[in-house]
Amino acid sequence: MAQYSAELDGVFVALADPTRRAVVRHLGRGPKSVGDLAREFPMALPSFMKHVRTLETHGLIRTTKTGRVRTCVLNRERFGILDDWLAEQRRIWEERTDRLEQFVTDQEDSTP
Amino acid sequence: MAQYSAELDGVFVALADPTRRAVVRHLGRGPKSVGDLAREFPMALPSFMKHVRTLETHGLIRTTKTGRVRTCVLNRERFGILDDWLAEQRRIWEERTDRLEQFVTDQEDSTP
DNA sequence: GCAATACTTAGCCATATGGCTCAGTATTCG
DNA sequence: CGAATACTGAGCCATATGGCTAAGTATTGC
Repeated sequence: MAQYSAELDGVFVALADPTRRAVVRHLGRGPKSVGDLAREFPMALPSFMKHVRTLETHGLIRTTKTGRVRTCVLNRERFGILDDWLAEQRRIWEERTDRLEQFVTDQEDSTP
Repeated sequence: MAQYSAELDGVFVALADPTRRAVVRHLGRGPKSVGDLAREFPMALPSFMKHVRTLETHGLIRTTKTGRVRTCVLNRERFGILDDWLAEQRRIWEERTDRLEQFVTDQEDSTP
């Protein structure tokens, strides 16, 4: 369970940058070419491409090249790893809450 | 809506490190002192403290010092910012799906 | 075919990050 | 009081990150 560590790392790192989160948001509305995406950001194309590559290598988007145009598509499924991680943390929190409740109940039982 | 950017940044950055995620996991089971936490990790205390500070400054944990011991507690509410962000992305995806469905419906209507 | 377009590669640079040690400071315990 | 404990602060260091320019490659359109 959760030997995701390396994958989670990549996903969090990829999303820990405002430019890359903005790309994710844009691609949420549909596929776009690198050029179209890049036009929205105040940086040179090679700099922007690094972000695209980061998102791709960590599985958050997929890209394909047709002719001279590279098209980016969001990989929605990948975001599930975040849900999973959050769910796991909450499961841990629950367990603790349960133990606390058990403790309180035990106290009540043993203090007449 | 989502002028969270700076806050989200901090939260993602804070969680994009395996050590810090491990601390989060530990604290999910209950509060712990810095020393107790540190013992679980193969690094010097000052190095570890940086991680604690990072988690604290980005709101994921809270710490208090009593005597010479600093105790860390998870700030569960803070994780909601991740749910919010995920929900917003999915809302965007939904909108797109809706537009696509509309498009298909329109096609069917206009091609008898 | 030649110019414009759309990346791509290479390499530089400044700053940030995550680790370290060494030397404090503040509490607690015998 | 003096030693042990639990951080804390300062500063060093290597590597990673995010930006840049300049030059190259591959497609497309006239």
